[in-house]
Amino acid sequence: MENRKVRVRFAPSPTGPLHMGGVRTALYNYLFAKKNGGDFILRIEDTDTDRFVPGAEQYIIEALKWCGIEPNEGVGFGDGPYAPYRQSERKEKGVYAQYAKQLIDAGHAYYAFDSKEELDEQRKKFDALKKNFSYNAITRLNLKNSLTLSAEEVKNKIDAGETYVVRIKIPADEEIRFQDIVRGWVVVNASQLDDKVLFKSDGMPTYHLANVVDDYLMKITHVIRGEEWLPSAPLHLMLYRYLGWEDVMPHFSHLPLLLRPDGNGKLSKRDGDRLGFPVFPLDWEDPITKEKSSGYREKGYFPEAFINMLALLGWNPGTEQEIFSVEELCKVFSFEHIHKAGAKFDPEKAKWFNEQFLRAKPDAEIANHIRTSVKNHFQFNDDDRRLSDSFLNRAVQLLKPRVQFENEMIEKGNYLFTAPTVFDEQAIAKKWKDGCKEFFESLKETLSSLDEFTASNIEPTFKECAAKNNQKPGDVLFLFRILLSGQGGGVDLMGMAELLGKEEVIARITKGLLVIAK
RNA sequence: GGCCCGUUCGUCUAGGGGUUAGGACAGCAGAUUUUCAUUCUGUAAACACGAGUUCGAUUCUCGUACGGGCUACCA
Repeated sequence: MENRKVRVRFAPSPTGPLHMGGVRTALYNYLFAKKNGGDFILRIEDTDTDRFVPGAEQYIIEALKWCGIEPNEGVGFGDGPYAPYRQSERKEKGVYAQYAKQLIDAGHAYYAFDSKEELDEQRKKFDALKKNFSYNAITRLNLKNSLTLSAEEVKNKIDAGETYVVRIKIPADEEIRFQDIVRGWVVVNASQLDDKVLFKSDGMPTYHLANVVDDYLMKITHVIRGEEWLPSAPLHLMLYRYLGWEDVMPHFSHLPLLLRPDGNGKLSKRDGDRLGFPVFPLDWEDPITKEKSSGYREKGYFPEAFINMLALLGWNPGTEQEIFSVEELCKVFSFEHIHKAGAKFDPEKAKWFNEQFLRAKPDAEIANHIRTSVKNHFQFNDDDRRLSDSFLNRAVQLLKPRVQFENEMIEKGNYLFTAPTVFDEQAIAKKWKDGCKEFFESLKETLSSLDEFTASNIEPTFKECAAKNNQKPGDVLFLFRILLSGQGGGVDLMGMAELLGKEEVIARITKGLLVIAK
């Protein structure tokens, strides 16, 4: 068993957009597979026909692609040797029924004919006695199933087309233990478990059966999933045992949950809406309710940053390195460094990760990314010099240290692309003195005679001019900035002047003076 | 309620029987940039509580508290 090729799976249910917690689970599966030269499989667990949401499956596939953590086998990624990978299709092929039958024949499962209403009634009765109803070794003796009914009655009911479910027969008292890779030994007594439904009356297997059968059939070696599955792991272990597969049972790793940034509780869709950060990798619109949810992609995050942030939420490399490429993560990932407690998600740190990746990206690459948005935003013609490599690369260079996202550059760097129409009056009022107008007139002349209009030439020229006009450089420098950009803060002033070019700088001074000079 | 899992700065975390309990984000202060941002430096900030084991416990054990998960013919 230990020599088997590592095979892991991500097995989401297509009930809506993939939550970032789900993405993290997929990521850890991916990293573990890559680290060990194994396979990463995408299996769609669509056994709940009621909760099926059109488009969700496509969303999952697209999200994994955007994140760069693509399965090498499974729905949407090319079928492998164990197709199909959609449980609804596997059910059609009769994959699960035979195992349910096997369990029944071996006495480890049974037919149950109790209707939902009857069970609800039982629950109510127990509630009244302040007890919990559980379909188990004790209560099943008083319920309608193939354990209490005669073989003939059972046959008659089935032949008559009465609906039934198949339940696992959990022993009354037995210690069940298994070793979880992140949590160590987990011990539960079978008396705490109930006779979970394995096969529903609609003919679909439940998650529990389908998941165990498929993991076995698909030769999965490690089950890496969220902590919410921990309580049902003992049930799964029983299934492996009863099906005779215990020797090839996968290793289990239950990951800590992602918690909301404020207060307590599991991170949910609502938190994103309320606190203003995305909970999903991509934008999503619910096909039925038309409710919209925002995604990291559309918010402007780099997938690498999103993945890096997610990787460090509940896992650490054991070193002080924080910035990782996916390739690096594949090399250093291991279960030993998975933290056991849930992790509160911090939107601020998520932004910081994006900032780090932005800083590391070549200016030209960012320029190429934003070129179209700049063109559309300012309605430039294709041949506008402000869309050229030389202009855009330089603009990016100036703007890069001041933003966390590419798409912030357009708003923040507005004045690099278009002359200001409004000026910060308050700031001007503070610094504007007699002689300023004259200074700027003289500056215009001096600058226009400059041969090489570069930052390193403009600066000394500017200072000389200020001295000649008896102006404090600090004051007029500030005013110069406002004349050029309309505002008191912004990118490196001399760099900005160089980028704008001689004509534009002079034009802006002229125009600005008309507006602000009193 | 029952069962399971967890608990180190505000947050993500490192560490682990003897440490000045380390880093990062966020915060604060200072320097540089005459502004803002960047950058740099500094600073504040944590072992939930109570027993036990031990020469010594934040680290091991047990309780308590708190938090989370599960408790469906949902996954």
